[in-house]
Amino acid sequence: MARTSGTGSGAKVPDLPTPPWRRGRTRPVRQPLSQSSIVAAALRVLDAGGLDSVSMRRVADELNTGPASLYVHVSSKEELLELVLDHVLGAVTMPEPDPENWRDQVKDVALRFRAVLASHHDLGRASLAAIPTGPNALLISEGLLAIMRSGGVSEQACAWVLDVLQLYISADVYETALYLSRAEHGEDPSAMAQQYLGEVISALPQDRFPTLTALMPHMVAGNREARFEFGLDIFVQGLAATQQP
Amino acid sequence: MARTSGTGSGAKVPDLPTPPWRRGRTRPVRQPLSQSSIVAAALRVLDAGGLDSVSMRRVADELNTGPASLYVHVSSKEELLELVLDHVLGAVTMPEPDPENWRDQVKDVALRFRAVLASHHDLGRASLAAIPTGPNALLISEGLLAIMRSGGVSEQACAWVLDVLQLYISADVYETALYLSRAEHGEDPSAMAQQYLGEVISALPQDRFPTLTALMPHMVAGNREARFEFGLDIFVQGLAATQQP
DNA sequence: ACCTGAACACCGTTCAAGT
DNA sequence: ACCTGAACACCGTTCAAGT
Repeated sequence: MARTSGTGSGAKVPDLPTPPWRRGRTRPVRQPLSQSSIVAAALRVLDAGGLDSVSMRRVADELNTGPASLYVHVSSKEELLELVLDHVLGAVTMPEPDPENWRDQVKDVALRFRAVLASHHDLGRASLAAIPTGPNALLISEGLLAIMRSGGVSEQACAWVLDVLQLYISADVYETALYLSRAEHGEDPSAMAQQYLGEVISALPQDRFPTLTALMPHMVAGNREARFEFGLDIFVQGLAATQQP
Repeated sequence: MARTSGTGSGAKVPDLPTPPWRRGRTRPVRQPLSQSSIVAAALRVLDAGGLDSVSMRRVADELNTGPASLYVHVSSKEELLELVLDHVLGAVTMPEPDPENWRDQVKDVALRFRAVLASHHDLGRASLAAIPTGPNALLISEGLLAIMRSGGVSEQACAWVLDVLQLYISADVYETALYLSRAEHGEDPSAMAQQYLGEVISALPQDRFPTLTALMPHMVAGNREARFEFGLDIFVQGLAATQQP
């Protein structure tokens, strides 16, 4: 299963010199539409302007055509986003399961999963919306299950925890993306969100919110990635507690 | 801080009989617009047709006015949804912290939090999008922090875990809501999603997906709520492991 | 101050007509 | 078979004009 990305210009016939009487009169090259070229165009729009800017019209524009043309290769915007998501997930590679290190391996995959989603602006929002049944998503599921099972996690726990883990990753990226889209261009969005939260808590009456105000310094400590990793630790710790001896 | 819902018809003056020459000529009663009446209307639209059907136009329609009129009391659709969310969260009551039972209390609050969001169709999608800074959301945060701290969870862990927990709850409701919106009216959406997943996994080549195919029976076992509770257990278990003696 | 009609600049999707 | 112009039925938000 070679992964060729499809957008390459593979000519079937070696290039011959064009006869002079045809030169300059050929139509501009328009590769025919295809699912993969549409996915590539959607990814370009996504990376340039975020998920909100991905509309069928904009993607069609990127391909110099109208929105109706996309529906020949893609049944809906929803399907298109699922295809983009799975394409991107191809970048998450899986390690060989090492029973001694299953905890670190799970954490490592989760962190890289998150990083890949986050690297494409706010694709995390699409990730949460999709049931992950694309080929690349399935490879990640297979890999995670193999790692956990090799570590002795019970089969039922492996199966159910997979959902939880994917939910946690997607949700975190989704929220990160939201902060990002709210922040002015150039600011650190999660720092801003934390500053805002700090202001809200400071303004609270201490008698009705004693714990929240007391813990405020801890609430705003650390950056988003540190918090995500903390959640992962809690999670893997709890999972280890279900291990069969 | 009395919580009066605002939609009640509180007349300032006792009702006097209407003089006959005015009877039938009064304009139809139109309470003036207010933030709370708009929130109530939005909630009605939400419960009737789901989050996707909540548009400024539909809400305005519900109030017999045009969309522009809403912007006097609400700055954007986003703010409106945040107000609706916090209004609904008022139904989540908090128990008095019991140090002996902090684990069960956390689980209990999380389950009720989830139930309240789920009971309003797919409001969970809005919950994930909002930074929870409404008054009712803050009361839930305060309550959860108090419970965990009384149980001896470290202050840093309390503060950070709050985010993780809210993320997990919102994400689960969000996904539930998505399945719900995809299912035909009347079907069990999560059962459908699981059946679909089962079909996908069954069709997979066993040599490349050995673990996924082997664990398939466990993947499709249990309903959505059981899975959610399982995740909660893992989570509370992991949190207990960070406890200071 | 509060409300609103009309408009602006968009959406996703369908469909008949073209090549 | 594949593509597309035009249309359908919507959006959120703004703004000048009204009361």
